[in-house]
Amino acid sequence: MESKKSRNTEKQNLVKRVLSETKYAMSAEDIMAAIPIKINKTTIYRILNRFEEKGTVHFVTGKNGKAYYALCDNCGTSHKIHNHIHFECKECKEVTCQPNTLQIPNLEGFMIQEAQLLIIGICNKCK
Amino acid sequence: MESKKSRNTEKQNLVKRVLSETKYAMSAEDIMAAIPIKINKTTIYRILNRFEEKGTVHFVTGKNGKAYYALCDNCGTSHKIHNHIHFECKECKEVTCQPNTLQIPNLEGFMIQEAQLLIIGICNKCK
DNA sequence: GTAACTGCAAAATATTTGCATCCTT
DNA sequence: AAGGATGCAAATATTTTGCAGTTAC
Repeated sequence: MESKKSRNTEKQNLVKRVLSETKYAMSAEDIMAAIPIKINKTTIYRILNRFEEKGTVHFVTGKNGKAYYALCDNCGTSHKIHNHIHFECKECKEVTCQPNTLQIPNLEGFMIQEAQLLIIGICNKCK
Repeated sequence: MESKKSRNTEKQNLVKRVLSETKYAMSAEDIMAAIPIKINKTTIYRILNRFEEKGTVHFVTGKNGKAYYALCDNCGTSHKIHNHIHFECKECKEVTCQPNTLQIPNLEGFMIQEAQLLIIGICNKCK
């Protein structure tokens, strides 16, 4: 259960930086494209997985099955249950974290650990 | 915009039947396994896509990116916005449509067309 | 007969794994 | 030097596409 200690590398810092500079949730591909130097895509995935385990980022799975990552700091939630709305635009494909939260009800007999609230439509920029 | 007329085939009926007989949302693989005769997986996907366009089924994308289909009749919604909760169990992997609905707020400037509300945890059977 | 449906093989997409190498601590 | 981080190639998994053959109406 003890987490291994992570190291301070340029590539991890770059991933964190592009995520902090971008206002929408990014796919691994988006992140790779936004980084000035070349980082192998396997590395991107491994960095994101590590970040997710540590609670630095969370991700929503889009309707298409692709994962979109966002810094947890950006949405002001530090715990696993991100009960804010994620909006996926059918036009520009952008996935954004919305300020609106939904109250997740108690499901009798179920243990709730995570939430992915995705709303799909046309965003304010494309409308 | 005019929808082409669909035909009455055994395989489409079988897919509809297993979906109606199963109380959880099924992946294409699940459906294939539940059907007594052999249906090609491409055919399953095409049937599901057609059903979705007609509004016969809806699907949720699980955390892993897999699509899980359920008959819209089962959840009592005929329109596109399925604002009921889908629960994905980390243990048994089952995805179920829950009776609880969440009120989706108006997002100023956004046009809402669909919703996928996914909650992840341990279901009542596995707990 | 025509258009919808199906099957098979192959392609496309997204993510993971194995293994060798490199680099932080 | 030990073990975390990275790169490359290959594997996995899910879904889609092209095309030829079949079937419902």
